Amino acid sequence: MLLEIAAQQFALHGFHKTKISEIVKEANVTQPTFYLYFKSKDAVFQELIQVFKEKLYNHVAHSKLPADVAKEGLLSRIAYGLSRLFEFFKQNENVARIGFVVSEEAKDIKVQMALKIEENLIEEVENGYFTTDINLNLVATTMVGAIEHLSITKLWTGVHSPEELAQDFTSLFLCGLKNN
Amino acid sequence: MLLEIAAQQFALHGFHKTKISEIVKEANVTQPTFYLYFKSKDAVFQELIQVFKEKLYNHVAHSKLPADVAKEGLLSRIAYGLSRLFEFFKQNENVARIGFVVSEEAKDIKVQMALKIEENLIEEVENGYFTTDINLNLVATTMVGAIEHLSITKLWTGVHSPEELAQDFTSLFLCGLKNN
Amino acid sequence: MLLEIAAQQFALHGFHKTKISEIVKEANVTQPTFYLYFKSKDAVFQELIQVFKEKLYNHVAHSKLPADVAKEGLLSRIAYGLSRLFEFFKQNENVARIGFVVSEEAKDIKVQMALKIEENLIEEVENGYFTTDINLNLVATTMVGAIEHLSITKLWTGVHSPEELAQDFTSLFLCGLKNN
Amino acid sequence: MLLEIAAQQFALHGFHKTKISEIVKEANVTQPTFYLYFKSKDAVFQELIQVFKEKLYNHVAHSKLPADVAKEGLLSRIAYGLSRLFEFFKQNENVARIGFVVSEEAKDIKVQMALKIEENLIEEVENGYFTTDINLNLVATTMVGAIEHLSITKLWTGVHSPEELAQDFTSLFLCGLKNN
DNA sequence: TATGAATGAGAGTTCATTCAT
DNA sequence: AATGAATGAACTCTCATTCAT
Repeated sequence: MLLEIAAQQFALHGFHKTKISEIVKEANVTQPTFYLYFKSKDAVFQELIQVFKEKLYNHVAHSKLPADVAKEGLLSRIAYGLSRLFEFFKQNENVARIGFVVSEEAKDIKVQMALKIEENLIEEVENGYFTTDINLNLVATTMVGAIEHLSITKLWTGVHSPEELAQDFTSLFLCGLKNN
Repeated sequence: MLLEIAAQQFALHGFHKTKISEIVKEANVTQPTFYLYFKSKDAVFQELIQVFKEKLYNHVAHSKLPADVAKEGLLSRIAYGLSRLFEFFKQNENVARIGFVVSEEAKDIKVQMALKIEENLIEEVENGYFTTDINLNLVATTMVGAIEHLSITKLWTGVHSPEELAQDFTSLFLCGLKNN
Repeated sequence: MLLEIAAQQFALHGFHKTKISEIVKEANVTQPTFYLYFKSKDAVFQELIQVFKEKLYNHVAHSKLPADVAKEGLLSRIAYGLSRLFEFFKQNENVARIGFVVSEEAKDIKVQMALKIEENLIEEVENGYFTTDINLNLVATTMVGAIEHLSITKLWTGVHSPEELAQDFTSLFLCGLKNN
Repeated sequence: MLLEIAAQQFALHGFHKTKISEIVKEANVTQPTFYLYFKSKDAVFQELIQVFKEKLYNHVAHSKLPADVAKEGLLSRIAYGLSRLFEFFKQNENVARIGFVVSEEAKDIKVQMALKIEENLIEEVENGYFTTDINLNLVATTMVGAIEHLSITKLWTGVHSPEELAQDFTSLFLCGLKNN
């Protein structure tokens, strides 16, 4: 409960504007109680980042394509993965905001994600699904920036569903504006 | 001088971790001196956001294409504009970080920029340069997220030049991965 | 405790020269403790004014004349009321100084008291206890000024008792210098 | 000019809320200029108190009764003196406020004035103009309190003229409420 | 009734954190 | 998902005052 409320507050206000006094007030406990369960403000924050990292790790680890999708084209496969990622972000908004947006570690996490995506892209190229002159790390980085900003402005605001986002995102990145 | 140092500090540490005491130490003056020039910490921050907004506005207002570029294809034109934008971000790193990344207003500013880009895209469509089924606001938003993240990870780190970024960015968004 | 010490300090030094640091030193606590109990320096001050206003209101509300006094003449009745007022001021010196002398609101409070006294005087006139050509609001205002100054110079310095003050005050105002 | 503006500000806001920065702004000079002419904030304040004391001393020294008034009764004589005093307060509102109301020295000055009035009263008694059982120092102190408060609430607000105040004040103190 | 530019000293206030129970 | 009461450390901001010109 405390951890959840902390997540909510950090996600909502960021690290500095979040006050322990506010967290405990929302949780209907006193400040010393907070320190029974967490070492410090920094510690909870780190714990929440850790939670996000683990969830993300699990998500990626279990992201095998269903057989039917695997057989379809590249586009379907990517769209499916993205849709699951946006779904994951939606289901875990608070920790995702913390680990992917507001924390200092978000930078590293996004770099890692970009590397992972780059890897996948390279594999696709190696498998002959497409060829390109564009620096694939740049592509991956671009995608990560897009994922973050779309989550903030369209996903977490409820403007678009994970599927819609994944759909348009994928056709945009695969086919470009000129080929739709 | 103070304003510049303030910009640097805010860009580096964000609003809350930036301390007046640090700004004035870097400027070799005492704290009251700060208050000779600015009403409050908030006030400088706002002033810097304003500076960014005005610079950005000017940049956009003066972004006419040179004659030779205007005659070339869509890709050249977009690449040119983007390259100039990244150049602008590079030349104004501190205020850009403040106005585009760390401030609360960054959100609004990015929304505005997305709207502007969307407008341009719509115009290109109307002029028959391309047609697409993808929601153009989503495309614009994606681009803005990409611009932000590329600036942070590739531009301001010196990994890529404005031109390189603009080049790859443009071909990616126009042609997609499959058509390069 | 803190409130009492604050009252003492404000009464002694006025608002501006009173320092939170001094209040807490006298109370043997640290400054943050002060803010556990009060929102701000202004807030305590206002609270003390409020305390005075309420005490004064209660005092007035419960100022019924005892049966034996009620039957006596006008002079006795007024002297009795005044004596009780001076007694009240003596028992509540600190808040009285704050609410009646040093605060900005003191002005209003004295105007109110003058109005109340004027009312009483009018009633006495209507009951035929005396008649006069003098503007009764002026009389009441004069009395209030006298009460304040006598409290400061004679009551709170211990030079005269409430009874002595009430006695002389009453014969002076009722009979004048020439008729004693 | 500076001194006058300082007087105005001190009279208006009291010592602590008056700022040198405000005084010089109103005088259209800079802060160092202020210190060319005065040693410190305290120093100007003291100077203004001194000005008031001297003016008051002069006023008292030159307060001989005109021949025609001198021949009239006690009441006329006192009323005349008071009227001149209120006139003096009205003509010198700012310094009077400072020296008689807001400064710490006001207390002493009022004590002095009470002593002077007491002296006069004693003389009148000795001259057989009236006899009384009331403590004459108390009477004088009462009068001083009344003078102060009437100045603040009725004279400086323009509600009553010096003459009106003197008139009612005198008949009240000489004859009392019951004998009018 | 000189000034532009600066500062020493200190005020009020906040917040993460802990002691004692 | 214990607490009442307190605090260390730090921060922003203000104001009378002065240096150098």
